[in-house]
Amino acid sequence: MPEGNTIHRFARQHNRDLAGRRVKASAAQSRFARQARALDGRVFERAEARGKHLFHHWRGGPIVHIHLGMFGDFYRRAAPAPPPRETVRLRLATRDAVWDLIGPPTCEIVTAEEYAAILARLGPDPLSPRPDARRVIEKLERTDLPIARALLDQRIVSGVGNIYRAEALFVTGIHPLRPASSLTREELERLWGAVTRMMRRGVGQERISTIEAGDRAAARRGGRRFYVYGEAVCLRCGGPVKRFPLAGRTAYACPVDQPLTASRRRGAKSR
DNA sequence: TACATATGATCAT
DNA sequence: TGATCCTATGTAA
Repeated sequence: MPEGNTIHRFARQHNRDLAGRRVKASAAQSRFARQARALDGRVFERAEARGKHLFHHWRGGPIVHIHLGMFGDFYRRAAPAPPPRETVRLRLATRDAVWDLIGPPTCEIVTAEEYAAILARLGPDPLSPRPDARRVIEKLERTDLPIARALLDQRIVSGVGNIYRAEALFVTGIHPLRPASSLTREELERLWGAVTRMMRRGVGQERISTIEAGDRAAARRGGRRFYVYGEAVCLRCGGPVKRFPLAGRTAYACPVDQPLTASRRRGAKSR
């Protein structure tokens, strides 16, 4: 169940294990068997992460587009690995390492044009080398969507998922339901800062924790990895965390540390 | 064994 | 908004 940080970590690991090598490709599931045969024995050029999308570039042209959705995952096994389970969509093997891909809604060979089209509809990725923060902030300023909905819109910013939206909004003190256009420039800049800071840290974490320096001791005492995500009580104030559906997902917020503005409270009664 | 749940996104209505 | 795709895991029964 990956957000952009996990996809970027996989890209690094795949580059380390596979880039520049001739790779044995196979599929335990028939639905990708033909494509796997087309890749088998080719040289794996490089892996590339863009938001939550992963691309494998193969020598000779094929580009494999992978999206892990909710359930997709990669498993690394030391070589030689036992035969793949039936759920393995794609296995990439060298003499030293084996990567199994499980459960992706998307795993397909795309043309250069299709690849370009996918990139074109993605907003800036906080994990790219020099993300265009201004473009994200300007888009947010121009939308009336609740900020928590806008953060999951991959056309605005790519790679943010449910954990980072909850936690970045918390540390910036912004309620998820505030319209993006109601945030000040200063709030948007702090929000972008929190998103990039947390996600960059997340690339190196097997298990995500978003706790920032000043709160580490309290988090350790409580055995906590998050401020509000999936939690019953707020790490800072101890009050109950509110949870509600938003953009098809569960949103989390501390009503004390993330107040709605007065105008918002008057203006909108529901949702 | 069954069921709920999960860090996602798309398409139909 | 709801149905759909995709799988592993933890808990309840």
